[in-house]
Formats: sequence, structure tokens, C-alpha cells
Amino acid sequence: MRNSKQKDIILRALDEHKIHPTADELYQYIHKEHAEIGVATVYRNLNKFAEKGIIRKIVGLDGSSHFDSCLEPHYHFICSCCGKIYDIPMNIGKDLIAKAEEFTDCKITSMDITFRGLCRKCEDEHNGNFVFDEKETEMLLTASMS
Amino acid sequence: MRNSKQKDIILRALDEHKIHPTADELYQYIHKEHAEIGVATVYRNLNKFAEKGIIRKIVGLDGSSHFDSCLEPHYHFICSCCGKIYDIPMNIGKDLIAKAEEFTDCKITSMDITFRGLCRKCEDEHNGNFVFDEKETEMLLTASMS
DNA sequence: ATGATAATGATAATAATTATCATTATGGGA
DNA sequence: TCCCATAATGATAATTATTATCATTATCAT
Repeated sequence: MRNSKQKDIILRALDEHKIHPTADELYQYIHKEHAEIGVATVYRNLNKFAEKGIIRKIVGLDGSSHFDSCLEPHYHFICSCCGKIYDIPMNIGKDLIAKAEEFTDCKITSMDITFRGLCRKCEDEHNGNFVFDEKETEMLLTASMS
Repeated sequence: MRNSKQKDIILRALDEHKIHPTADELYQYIHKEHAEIGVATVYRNLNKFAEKGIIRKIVGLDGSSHFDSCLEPHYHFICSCCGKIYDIPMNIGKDLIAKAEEFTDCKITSMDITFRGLCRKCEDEHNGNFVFDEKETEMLLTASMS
């Protein structure tokens, strides 16, 4: 993999974002400063980085791809209401993997744990009105603000 | 939610499939016997069932939505090579959730655990040639068969 | 410096899912 | 049992995110 100005900019932009942006969100951000960089380049490189293990790709509740520059072992909390992804810097023992292998003949090499619930903001905003759909939620939030 | 002939057929078709099909896969299957049922109806109802908690929606490695008629507590193994999803009927204690809540101020209500690795078939077929990309894999498999 | 080739960017293409809307089916009440 | 408000359906248009194409440019080993 060759170096490029674009790769540097994309990696730096991701590092500046602790909110696990999608490729498109990151593109929008980069575009402000570097309008010369195309969408394809952002998508292409983020996926390439993830493949090489330089960054992590995480899948949101709605199937959208988010990227995480932190490689340290940690897990995520996804708000069922707004879809935002937060870090949970917990280190979970490998014994779960060993235990899981008793239930299958597949070779397990890693595990993903995602916690779900309501983030503080959403809990406050419409106290406990549990919603799965992001769009529905957006409407709810907008409505409650007006 | 009203009953309908279509809802029955969709639920029954999902029950018959233990492989966690996508909405489209299920539509293709249903279409053979019931050409009168439209795609929109299948997508619509599967999502509605998942919202109501009648079935489960699980997100594949590539962000695709799969559906699972089994509500019993169990986890999944996704093959990094072929993308197939297998059940792991293990029951994991709720203490992980309590532990995770120490690292966040979010209210955690559930957790998703997905194990990854190579399924037997993929391990045998190209012994240990670890590939993330499904399409790349498809090519590999095709190539090794000819 | 040079050349093979990897990377880029504009844009076309794809694929999965959702919205629209006219038509049909459901089920509670008279 | 029939009525009817309205939920559900199905054909298809629209949307959205992502990927493929390809001519041009940049990188880096020699």
C-alpha cells in the first residue's frame, strides 16, 4: 500500500472524531477543508484500512458502517433511540470464547459485544419512550422541541 | 396489528429457515409458492415483527439484515469467510451488563454478542486462508473448485 | 530520473430498502 | 350479518449508500 496525501488526511480526520463516524460523515467533514478529495477515495481507503487492521469497522443498528480509529480492546454502547455509538473501555476475558466453542465446531477467533439501551440525552429528552426507528425518533425529538 | 394471509405465510417461511435469511432471501423462497405476495409486504412485515419483538433482526458482517424466528436467549457465530450465521445456544449471565454499566452513564437494557471465525466448511475448503471480503472469498472458492 | 503500477476523482452503476398510492381485506360495532 | 373506517397489500417509483469504471496523476523501487 502506497502512501498518499489523501490517506494521511483521512486517517487524521478519523482520529479527530471520537464519535465513530460513517464514511459519508467523514467525507462531509473532510470536504470542507479539502474539496479536492473525492467520496470514492474516502470510502476506498476507510475500507482498506479496516481490512489491513489499521482501524476498526463497526456496524450500527441500522446496518450502517462506522469507523473507529481506536484499536485497544473495548466495546460499544449503541443508543436504541438516536443510534449514537459510545465507547465502553471494558476488557472482557477470553474465557467467553472458549466457552462458546463448546457449543459449535467452528473455530472462533474473536467476538464482538455491543450493548444497547438509552443514552442519557435520549432518556432525558423523552423520558423512557423507547423507540427503535431512527427516523421516527428524529420526528419525536423535533416535535418535542417545538 | 391486523392478521393477514401474507403475515402467516411470512412467519411460517421464516420458521422453516434455520439459516437466518435476509428479507430478500425469504422473499425469493416465498415467491416460488406464492407469486402474488410482493417484496414490499415481506420487507414491511419482517421489520414490523422485529419491532414488535415477535422475531429478531440481526445484522451481518456486511451490514445486511437477517431475521431469526428464535427468541430464546442465544448468540451467533458469523463466518468471516462465507458470511453464514450459525446459532450458539449459550446463555450468558446478565452480570456482564452490570459490569458494563460501570463504564458508562447510559442505561443498558440488552447486549449482543457475535462470535467470529471460520466455519468448518470454509476451514476445510481453503485450509486457513483467512479472508474478510465475501466477494473475494467467492472468487477464491470458485477458483479452487476448477 | 524513469517507468511500472497503485491511487485518485468524477461519475455511472448497482443493490438493498423504503415511500407512494390506488386497491383490497380485516374486524369491531350496529 | 352487513357496514365501514382504516390497516394491509402490491406494483412500482424513489431513495440511499456504496461500489465499479476508467482516464489521469502520483508514488517509489531501481
